[in-house]
Amino acid sequence: MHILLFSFIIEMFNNKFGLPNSPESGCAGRTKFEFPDAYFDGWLHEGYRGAMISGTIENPFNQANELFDEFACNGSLLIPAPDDNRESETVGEMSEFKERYAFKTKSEIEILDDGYRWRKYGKKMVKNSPNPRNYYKCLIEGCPVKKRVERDGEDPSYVITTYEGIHNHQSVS
DNA sequence: CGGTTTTGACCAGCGC
DNA sequence: GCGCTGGTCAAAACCG
Repeated sequence: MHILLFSFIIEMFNNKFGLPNSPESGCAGRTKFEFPDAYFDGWLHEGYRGAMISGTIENPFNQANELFDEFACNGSLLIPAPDDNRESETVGEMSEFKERYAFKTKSEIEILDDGYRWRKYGKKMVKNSPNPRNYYKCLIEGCPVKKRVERDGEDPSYVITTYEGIHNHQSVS
């Protein structure tokens, strides 16, 4: 079922943008798509099909662009946030959603440099995973962006990073 | 000494 | 209301 949906999405996506679905050499396993004003580098996930087809994912992609660059060769994967329920909401009204997107990255380390500085403010064990979830907030004063970092309970070689919000400033290293 | 992390407590939402 | 769960607070510990 998921595989079928997955294929469907890829196909829809290619139909819409007319771009090939082929792994980039040197970065086995990733798939690259290009947008007029952003690009996605990784896997698409079924959870985003509504937003994707309607084009409302544009904003998250714009913001995520640098992150995609950063993670491009680590087997990155864009997935719905673990508690993302936007599928049940009206497609095409992105302003009602909190901007939220997640990466699944194959990595031994969990602190990945994404171009922003963060302060850790919490840590929690979550259900259905033996690994804790860590909570971070962007250090820039007044910036509302938060992120969560946790190891994939099903495959601990992956780190899932969920971003929420839009930075109101440029990235700083 | 100042900024960051750690950690348990606290709180809010939800289902029963 | 009560318990479960996830998110945040904040004081103490940590560390350069």
